[in-house]
Amino acid sequence: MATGRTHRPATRSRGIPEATVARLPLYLRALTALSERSVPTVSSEELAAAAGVNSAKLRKDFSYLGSYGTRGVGYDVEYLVYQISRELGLTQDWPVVIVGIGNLGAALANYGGFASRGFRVAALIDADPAMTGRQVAGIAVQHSDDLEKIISDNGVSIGVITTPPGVAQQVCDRLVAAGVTSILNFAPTVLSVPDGVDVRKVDLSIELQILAFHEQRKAGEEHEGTAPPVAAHQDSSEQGPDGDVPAVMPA
Amino acid sequence: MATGRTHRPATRSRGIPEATVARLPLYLRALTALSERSVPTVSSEELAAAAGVNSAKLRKDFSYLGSYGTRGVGYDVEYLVYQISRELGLTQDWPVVIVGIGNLGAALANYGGFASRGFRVAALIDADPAMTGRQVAGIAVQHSDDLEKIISDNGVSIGVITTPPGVAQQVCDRLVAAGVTSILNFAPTVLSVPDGVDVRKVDLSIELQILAFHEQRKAGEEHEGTAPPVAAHQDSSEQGPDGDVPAVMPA
DNA sequence: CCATCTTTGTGCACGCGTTCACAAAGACAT
DNA sequence: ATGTCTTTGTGAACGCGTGCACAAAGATGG
Ligand SMILES: NC(=O)c1ccc[n+]([C@@H]2O[C@H](COP(=O)([O-])OP(=O)(O)OC[C@H]3O[C@@H](n4cnc5c(N)ncnc54)[C@H](O)[C@@H]3O)[C@@H](O)[C@H]2O)c1
Ligand SMILES: NC(=O)c1ccc[n+]([C@@H]2O[C@H](COP(=O)([O-])OP(=O)(O)OC[C@H]3O[C@@H](n4cnc5c(N)ncnc54)[C@H](O)[C@@H]3O)[C@@H](O)[C@H]2O)c1
Repeated sequence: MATGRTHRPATRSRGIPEATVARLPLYLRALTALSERSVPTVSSEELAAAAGVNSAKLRKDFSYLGSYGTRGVGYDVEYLVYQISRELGLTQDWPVVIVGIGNLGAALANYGGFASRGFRVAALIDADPAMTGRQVAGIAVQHSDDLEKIISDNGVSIGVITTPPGVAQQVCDRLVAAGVTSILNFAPTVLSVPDGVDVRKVDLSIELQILAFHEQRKAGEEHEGTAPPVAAHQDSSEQGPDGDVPAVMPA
Repeated sequence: MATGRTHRPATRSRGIPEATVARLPLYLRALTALSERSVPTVSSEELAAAAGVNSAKLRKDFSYLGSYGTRGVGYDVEYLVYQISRELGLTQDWPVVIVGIGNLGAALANYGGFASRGFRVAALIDADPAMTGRQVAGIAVQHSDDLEKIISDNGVSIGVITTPPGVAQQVCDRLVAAGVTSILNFAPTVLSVPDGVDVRKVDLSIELQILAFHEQRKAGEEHEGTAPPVAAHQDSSEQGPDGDVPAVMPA
């Protein structure tokens, strides 16, 4: 999800598989909703349905955290909320900086869902002098010249990059040099970071292209009825690599 | 990535693994950059580095599309751009609607990266009467009463949901009923959709929580030096399920 | 035309993640 | 106390994705 060799073998940390870690926030969200409705306990089946996963998977996920359920009854909602929160590190406060306060950066800054889970927007940073001092979401935008000082003064370890792609790598480098060890990147760029730094990316364009692929596939199948799955509409391996190809062939 | 049982066994479509499909846009982006620099050919090693993946993986990915490389030389950039574009369905135009034109929806509407790859914002839809008729990114916002008509008039098959979570499911239902078969969901909700509809979600909060988990783990390890990976700081299975637990125990 | 050298395409093995299926645990009623 | 019934926790099997390592392909130079 990151760069050339950013991702270590990943989360073999305390034995919790990465796939499980990625689902814990999902469970936590469902549990929080139950908690707000004062539901005392929940079965793996019910909770799995709420989180949109398989109940066996959910039970196995929870088994990595310990034996927090009661057979014949289910899981205590409040207790599980606490355990997952602690496991994810949400019982402490995480100051976050957003770099690049344009359309997207401003939207993120305004997003209430941030603060709700231990994340606090510690600073907004932009390179544009015209932005400096402007209030966005009640926070004054600071100039990127002060990036290093802002990071260290606030003890920031998580940075969000919403700059144009061309400067994302250099912004990333400065963040890392200043002490940031986790980066959430919205710019469509492959970031290189040293070992020990985690990068996750959110790439709207990629998501849409994946949807387009499936969409095209659905449209193709529809035309062919229940025809053989191979060779629907124009297929590369069927009517040969050339035929309707505008581009130049290698040889 | 979607709901209870949204995801079919997935992309065993024409034999292209889902994991490969998810990487094709990455390759395409790197190839487009090379193309703009008029680089004629590229080796798997170079391209893999640019895309941030393993070269063997890249070659295997391309092998699913066909034999488009030339041994001893590499891949023809233009040709590969075309082949991947075609495979992803980007040679055709995909009209997209965005529902919920608030902070995030407006940012997406303003995003130029949309149009660059065959995606065209066909309409912006919001339930707030005060928004109706307002221009966002040069497009007039339409009222959600007309959602069904907008979808069918424009032949939209891809919808983006950026409404508050509480109404996301009902917006989703209306989109699907109107003919949308692919949804990109930004609301932190588990969407239920019938078979044949693809849902992908982008969840900022989850990404941050995953980063927080790793961040906490790094901080813990640092304190313990090269201590046994088990039982770092406060470990659930070590000092027992209770001890410092504020919540109520199940039994 | 032949030799050499580069780079692809893929067979194979391995590890992770998912799912099934069931024994054990415990609640609850009698 | 004992039996029944519900639900957890997990062993085991399976399938997918990854990466190694190498044979084959073909370009290039003599
Ligand atoms: N807007 C979207 O919906 C959207 C969607 C997907 C991806 N993205 C990506 O997110 C990023 C931001 O998009 P946007 O629409 O907000 O762009 P934008 O142009 O509105 O904002 C970019 C901001 O970054 C600032 N900036 C430029 N260089 C900087 C630097 N060196 N240090 C600090 N700040 C700097 C600019 O002053 C500007 O305010 C882009 O990479 C874009 O590709 C945006
Ligand atoms: N802003 C962010 O950075 C951010 C980040 C992550 C997730 N999200 C999620 O994205 C969604 C939108 O966030 P936002 O900050 O833009 O919220 P917002 O309140 O600014 O915008 C929501 C918009 O949806 C419209 N809306 C409400 N009900 C509607 C309906 N039934 N049909 C059509 N439109 C309707 C509202 O009128 C409003 O314009 C939320 O679910 C939020 O949790 C936002």
